[in-house]
Formats: sequence, structure tokens, C-alpha cells
Amino acid sequence: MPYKPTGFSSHDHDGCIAQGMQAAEAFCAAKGLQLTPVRRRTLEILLQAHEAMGAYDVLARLSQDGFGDKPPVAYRALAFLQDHGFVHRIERLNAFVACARPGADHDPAFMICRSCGKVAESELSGSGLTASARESGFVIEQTVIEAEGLCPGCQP
Amino acid sequence: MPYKPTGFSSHDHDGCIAQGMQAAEAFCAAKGLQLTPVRRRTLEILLQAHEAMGAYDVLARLSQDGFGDKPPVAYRALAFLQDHGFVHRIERLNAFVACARPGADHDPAFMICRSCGKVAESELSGSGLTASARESGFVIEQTVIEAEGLCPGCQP
DNA sequence: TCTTGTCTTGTTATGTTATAACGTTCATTC
DNA sequence: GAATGAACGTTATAACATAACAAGACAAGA
Repeated sequence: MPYKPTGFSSHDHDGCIAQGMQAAEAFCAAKGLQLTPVRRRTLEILLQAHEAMGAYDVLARLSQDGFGDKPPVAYRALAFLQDHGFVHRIERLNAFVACARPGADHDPAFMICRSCGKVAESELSGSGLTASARESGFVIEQTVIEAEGLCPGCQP
Repeated sequence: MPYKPTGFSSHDHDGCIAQGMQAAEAFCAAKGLQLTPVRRRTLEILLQAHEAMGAYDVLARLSQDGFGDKPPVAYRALAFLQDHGFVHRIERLNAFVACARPGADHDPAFMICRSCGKVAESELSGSGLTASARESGFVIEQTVIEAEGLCPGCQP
């Protein structure tokens, strides 16, 4: 089924936070992973923000909530969430976003509005890269697909 | 004509350096841009390296050659070269590579070997992103397409 | 010619992002 | 209850990047 990119359109935000948390809980329970308080809170922060946040911004929130206030605290929680697909890193922004499709094993692509900073997660459907890689014998393990431009609301 | 990705295969390296420099010279002459000594040398360094280099590595080389040794010296030269398409930035690596197709106005894609660090430039042929963007009303201005994996020489 | 403006380079200083390395705690296992 | 391993916190530092200012080169126009 076609996936409608979210991020630029309004939606049931409380619902999508709850959904994101539940997906993470279920996944961790199923796989025996520890969704500890820092990790849980980190994911909540990103889900609530519903936009890309730098690690230090996340860290500031965490420390407000009584967690440590040193960089590794945030980076480790983010790494855990990223490793298991609950959070994606946006290379272009050196920032992190909560995954819009938790649970699905996917290769995300992003659209980044250079005006308002919002980020929408989309679907990657085999780019020319795949063909190019095959041709040259390169084995792809991960891809970074990020488009920068103007979202519908920021166009003149 | 199909573009064969370079970077993982052997080739006439001296030739490609000369070709890269000539392309930049011609382009700058045509457009009235100043290919000053630092800028020229920066491009040479990247062409010779024939792989991604961090700004500080470039800077170290520049300062060996008698140019300034403060970060802005390198970042400015790199920005100029990037603006005019002689150099690309690899977001994933926070690094820069000389363009493999100088002169062509293109939207590059890269394959990055996580083992040897080599980077090959490839061609982007409309990813799923284009469709997704149109659907959501997003206007793409620039794209970052980077694949990480293993190059032919680094596979077991 | 002089002056004005633009472009380039260099500097100082600082800001931002990220990780290595070590100690402590706590739950689990033997 | 000792050993193990995972998570968290800390200190310290590394790596990447830019703002803001001064000085020189050079061309255009008064």
C-alpha cells in the first residue's frame, strides 16, 4: 500500500505519540530489549517535538527531567533508539527525528524544509543507486536519502 | 550515455587530476570567477587524494603550502568549490570529495565503502523521492543520496 | 588621481557536535 | 556472595564549523 508521507500535514498528534511509544514497548518486550527510563523519555521527547532535534537539545530536556546532563547520556539513548529503528538520524542537519513508521523495517527518506525546518519521512523506492551499485559491484548496507527544499506551507 | 561510476576501479589518475583542473579553469574563466591560489590548491589536493577528506585535513595541507592555517581558510575555499560544483560534500562523513564529473550540472549520489573509506560518485536517476515529493507538494531543491556498504575490493 | 565599493584572505574567538575512557550501580548467574 | 554484563553517569577531549573583524588587491567611477 502506498505510504503517505507525514510531517507537513496536520494529524492526530497525541495519537501518534501514543502509537510510537506503544510500538517501541511492544518491540522491546518482544526482543528482550531494555526500554529504560532515559531511553523511553528520549523517545517521548522526539515524538512530542515531532521534528528534528539536535542531540544537545534532547540532552537539555533530559537533564530538566533529572537525567544526566553530559553528552553521552543523550548520544547513548539516541544510539539505542536508532539501532532499533525508533529514531532516525538526519545527516544533513546533524539531528534526530522519531520514526514515523515504528516497527516497519524500512529504509527511510526525508524531505527537509529549509524554511520552517520541518522534516517529513517518506518511503524509499529503489533509486538509481541500486542499479549503479550492482553495476560496480558495491554492496549497499545503508542509505541516506535526504531532500532539502520547501514544504507546501512555505512556498511563495 | 550511461555513466560508469568511478572510484573503485583503477584509472588514469594523473589524467583525471589534469582534467579536473582544466574543467575548473575553463568554467571559472567563462563565468568570470576567481580561481585564486588557495582555491586552486584546495581543488588539487582533493583531486590528488581522490578520496573524501575532512576540512581539517585539507587545511593541514594548505598550511604546509604556505596558506593560512585557520579553519575558515579551508572552509571558504571548499565552499567556493562546492558552490560551483567542483567539490561535493559527503554528509555522512563530514567530508569533501572532488567532483568526478566537473562541469556537468548534476545531482550526485555516492557509494561509501565502510571498510576502506573510498567514495565513488554515481548518478542519481529519479528516486522514489521525486514521486513522494510531488504527492505531498514539497519542492526539492537539493538532494543528499549516500549509500554506505562494501566496495568490490573489500568484500569477503 | 583619489575614493569608493567589492572581493579575497587572514586572524581571533567561539560555537557546535561527538566520543573515548573510567567508575558505579544493579540485576542475573553460577 | 563472587563474577558477569548492561546501563548510566562523569571527566575530559576530539572533531567539525562559523561569526566577526582587519587588512590588502583591484576595478569602476568621480
